[in-house]
Amino acid sequence: MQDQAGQRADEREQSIGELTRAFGVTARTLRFYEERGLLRPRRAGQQRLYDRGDRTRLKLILRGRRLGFSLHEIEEIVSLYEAPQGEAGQLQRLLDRIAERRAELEEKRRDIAAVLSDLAQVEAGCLERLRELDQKPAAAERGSRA
Amino acid sequence: MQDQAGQRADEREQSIGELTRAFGVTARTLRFYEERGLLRPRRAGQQRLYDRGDRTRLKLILRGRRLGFSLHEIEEIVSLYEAPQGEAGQLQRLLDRIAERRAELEEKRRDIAAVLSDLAQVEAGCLERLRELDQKPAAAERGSRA
DNA sequence: TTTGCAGTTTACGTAAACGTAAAGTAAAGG
DNA sequence: CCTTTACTTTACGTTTACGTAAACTGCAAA
Repeated sequence: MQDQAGQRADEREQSIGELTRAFGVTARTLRFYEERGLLRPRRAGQQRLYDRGDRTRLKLILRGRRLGFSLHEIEEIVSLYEAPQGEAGQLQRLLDRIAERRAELEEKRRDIAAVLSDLAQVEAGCLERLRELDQKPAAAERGSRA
Repeated sequence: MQDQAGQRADEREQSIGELTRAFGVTARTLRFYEERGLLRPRRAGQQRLYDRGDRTRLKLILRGRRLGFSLHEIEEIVSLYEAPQGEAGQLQRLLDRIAERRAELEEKRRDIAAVLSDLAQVEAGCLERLRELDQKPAAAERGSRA
């Protein structure tokens, strides 16, 4: 699987249009993220060219977005991935921030578990109710209940 | 554990101020949710009184908010909990919507797992780097280790 | 050459989710 | 009676995360 330049597709740089189709976002969104400093695609003249690294970052951004983080928070989170240098104090502060983020994520995880559990209950109720309706062959639309 | 009215605290109706302290939201937020139809506290004259049901709803709302759902989506989700009636067609549509929500939640869960895993990697890198720094007693910084 | 597409910048517009200020009411305490 | 405290409504302001329109550029096909 090679593209017209003899490169693997995931090594190729892509135009903004390709990115929008690949990720389901608008070009406006990608330019906005760049304006915010979240993305820094290479330029070929005026055109933006997104490489694999840019796509990875975008994936991270969209992940954060789905989880309800603000772009500012996403910026912080993504920056964690790219700053594992520095002296001891820096590293310690980084570890602290990782711990905070982890705590948030675990709260979200508990929230998800709770909602899923609630939904499962509602679903069970629905199914049971459906079985009941199945028993009585449904006395038409209007006076269903005797 | 009884309050001044001889009722268990979680059966008591609470004022808006109590709610703000209990849930860490502002009164403005509670009134806004009411305006949006997400809450319907009882009234004693002008004052709002929130019962256990209202507090449960609020808990659900805040859960959805933490997960990044819009108030509109939260409205839909919460409405799922309170509509397990109706005839077969209704129930089927309800089940479909539950399935959709579940799919979203599971995507979020995967997102969380991915971010947690990434953070764990960064953390591991940090810790290793810290151990390295610990080995060389740090010529820089000068007063670092006793 | 012209048409048309894909991309660009600039800039104003907008929906969501509240914040915040203004002005009024109701009950409790000194 | 006055003040404080808690609450109320009304209404305009603010931030975030883009949408959308206008006007321009560069290249490729007709």
